[in-house]
Amino acid sequence: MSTPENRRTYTSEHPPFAVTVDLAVFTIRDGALAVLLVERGAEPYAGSWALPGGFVEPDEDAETAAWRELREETGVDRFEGHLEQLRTYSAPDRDPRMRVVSVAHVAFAPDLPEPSAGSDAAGARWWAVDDVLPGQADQAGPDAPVLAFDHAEILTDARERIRAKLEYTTLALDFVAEPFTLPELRRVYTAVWGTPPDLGNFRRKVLGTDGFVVATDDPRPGSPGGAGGRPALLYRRGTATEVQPPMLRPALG
Amino acid sequence: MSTPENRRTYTSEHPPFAVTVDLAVFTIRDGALAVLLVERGAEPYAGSWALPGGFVEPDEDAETAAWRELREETGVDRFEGHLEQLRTYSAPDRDPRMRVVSVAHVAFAPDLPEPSAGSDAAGARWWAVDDVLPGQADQAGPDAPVLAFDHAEILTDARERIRAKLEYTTLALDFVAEPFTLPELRRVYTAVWGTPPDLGNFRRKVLGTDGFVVATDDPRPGSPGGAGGRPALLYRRGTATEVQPPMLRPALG
DNA sequence: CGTGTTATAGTCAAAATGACTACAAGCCAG
DNA sequence: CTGGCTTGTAGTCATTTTGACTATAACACG
Repeated sequence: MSTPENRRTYTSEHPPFAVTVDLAVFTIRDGALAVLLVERGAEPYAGSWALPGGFVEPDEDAETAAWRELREETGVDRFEGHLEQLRTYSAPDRDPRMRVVSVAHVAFAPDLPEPSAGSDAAGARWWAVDDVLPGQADQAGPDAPVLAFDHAEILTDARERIRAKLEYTTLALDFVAEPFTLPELRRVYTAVWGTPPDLGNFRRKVLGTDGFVVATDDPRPGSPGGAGGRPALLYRRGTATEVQPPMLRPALG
Repeated sequence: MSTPENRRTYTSEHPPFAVTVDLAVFTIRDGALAVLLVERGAEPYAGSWALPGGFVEPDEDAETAAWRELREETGVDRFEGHLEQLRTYSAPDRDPRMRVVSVAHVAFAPDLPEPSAGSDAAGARWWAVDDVLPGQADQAGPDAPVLAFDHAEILTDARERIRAKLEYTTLALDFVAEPFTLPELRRVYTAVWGTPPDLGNFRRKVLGTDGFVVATDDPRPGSPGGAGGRPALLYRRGTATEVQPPMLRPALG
């Protein structure tokens, strides 16, 4: 949350709130679920890391503000991916400076670049979510960042949202660039869930759900990722958005 | 949304927003899903009907404000039921008077009384949701109320939320008073979904899901609702909150 | 040219579903 | 006090989905 340069004063008859959007922007990097965080320079929480976000402007709704911030923070002009509202966080003391209500959003896309160039925030980078949120028994990473405000809670909720949505929607498609292979798509599930879906059952479900993926005619896959093995067929996104019945994540352990 | 009596003026460096909560409070009345609406006395939308709601106070979070409004509007002191955040509506022009961001909530409970006594709003009453939201082919009721602001959208989203949650949670339990019979519980599904789940399959699912309902030892059910027939057994709520796999609503038609 | 790696195609028992049919137990008329 | 009506409870059964495997195909590399 940056403070606008052009300060001015407003008046109101009602309890005044600042309204912000915060974004949990996800992508897959090195096979792991990654989230974009920005380093805070000013108090409070100077030196901590925070979800990108900012104030909602007078002529915007929250979603528009979220899209704008997303472009500003990632430096990506044409963001191809998904963005949706998560929920609103409104604890009175969540920001010590003033009363701030934040409408949190979740976004994800494939192949987002390192956010150095063109991005708004100075110190912005991708973090493996598992290094930020100590999941289960595994300890937090060595250089685990401290999250500012209630952003750990937001991030936890955001991750659970996408984990759940992977089960009953075709959301995973928004994590891969076209054309893609089924193993690539499966790696999305593996990264988000933290455990891989059964290989055969995964294919059966994806190929058996009408409109989930569309086979391409591309003559051959060219060279795969690098590891030698049978090249996978290429697919494009289908038009289906729901997976019914859902594909359940494997039980933990 | 009522205007506070004790007006005062606030100042802020940021774009000022008023933050409100709106509530879609559901119950089952006469076998149909009903929602609480209040009649607006003042402009804008004077004479229209609106979801109950009000401003979030400086020391409250949205959920606390929602609980407070719920008590005030229904006149029920000890509200036994469920309340959860739905989503936030923030279109810049959603209220012509000023910039208002509303955190909408969904609530439901069994047996809520007619909200005349003790309630905040003067003209408040239950409406059958089907009379408010023209669903499918069926026309709006003869005296269908006009909904103020974007409340038709909120109500539509709220209904879809509870319809979906009935499928994979034990939420329906919050619509019945203990002890209850399985046919009573089934009527909840019928009212919310608009179509009844298959009788036999419904019992199999409810009784087969561990912790959904608990049989009581009550000697006999006494006299049933009134219609002559075999008296049903009585049950209490179990501790389970999820239904896995879900009980899907029947296809429409 | 063989070997390791990765993708693709099955198989099979167990579980859940959806659509029914039969039976039981009160209430109400006559 | 008897017989029918209404409503709840118990099953059946074919079909669909799952979850857990095993086998085969296709390519890269040394």
